[in-house]
Amino acid sequence: MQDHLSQTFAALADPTRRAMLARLSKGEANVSDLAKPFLKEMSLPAVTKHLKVLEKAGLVKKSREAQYRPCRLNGDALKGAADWMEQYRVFWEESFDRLEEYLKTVTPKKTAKGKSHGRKKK
Amino acid sequence: MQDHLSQTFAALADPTRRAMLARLSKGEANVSDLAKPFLKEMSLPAVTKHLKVLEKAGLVKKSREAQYRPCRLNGDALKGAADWMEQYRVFWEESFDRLEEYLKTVTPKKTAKGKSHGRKKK
DNA sequence: TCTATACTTAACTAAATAGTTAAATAACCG
DNA sequence: CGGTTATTTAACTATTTAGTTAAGTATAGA
Repeated sequence: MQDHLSQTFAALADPTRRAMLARLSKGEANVSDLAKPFLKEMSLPAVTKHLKVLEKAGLVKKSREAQYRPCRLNGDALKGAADWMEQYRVFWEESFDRLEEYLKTVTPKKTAKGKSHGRKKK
Repeated sequence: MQDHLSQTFAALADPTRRAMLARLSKGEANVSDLAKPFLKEMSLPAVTKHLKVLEKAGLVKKSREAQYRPCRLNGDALKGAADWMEQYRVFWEESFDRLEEYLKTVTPKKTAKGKSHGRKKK
């Protein structure tokens, strides 16, 4: 998944990771703080792995403080993804224009049904 | 990957799929049109699969027109993701305030180095 | 009807993801 | 030093994802 943008979106495609970012948006937190809300659902190493995904995507920066690893959000890493989304904004904000446009071009299309497909066992 | 938001981000986490959306942002296109730029890198069924991921995420709507399947972008499906990102906007637009804040709290932290970790072969 | 075009599905495989448990490192603290 | 807390890593497994090829359906048109 080579490219940066894909890495960012992939990192965001998980509710646990998004929740961790939400927590970090309220301030720095170390690993066990971040893990606490999820320890009923998953182990600590699982949380470490999620954190690593966020780190590799640049979304989280980890530092060292004795045996703790304070983490903070790196908002800059979201900019690329936000910029990408931005170019599509017109496609969900066109509500009025779209309705207008739609009313001009009410061109219904046909429909059909399908049966079975594919191939037999090798 | 149950939730809608995760599904959206996961669908966006692939350059081929993003390129297909970019193409559709310029207008309706059928499957072979969409596939054309990728047929040197992958097969047509591979493209169909990518398209299905986009469809399941609601980002693309497919219709029927004789043997063709005209696809169009459904921008609305990006709104959820865009709204989610929006709440983090301050974290990449804070440049000035952040610098100001930073200059007030120059509190350097310690660092250290690590060796090997983990466990032996079972 | 026969054939070409458009697209999909099935069956399979390889690689990536997400989780696990056990063990290891690291730093503090009595 | 020895134990406790914080965190990571390794090794393993199961599931998902991304691709393949072969074969299927659907429609158009000579």
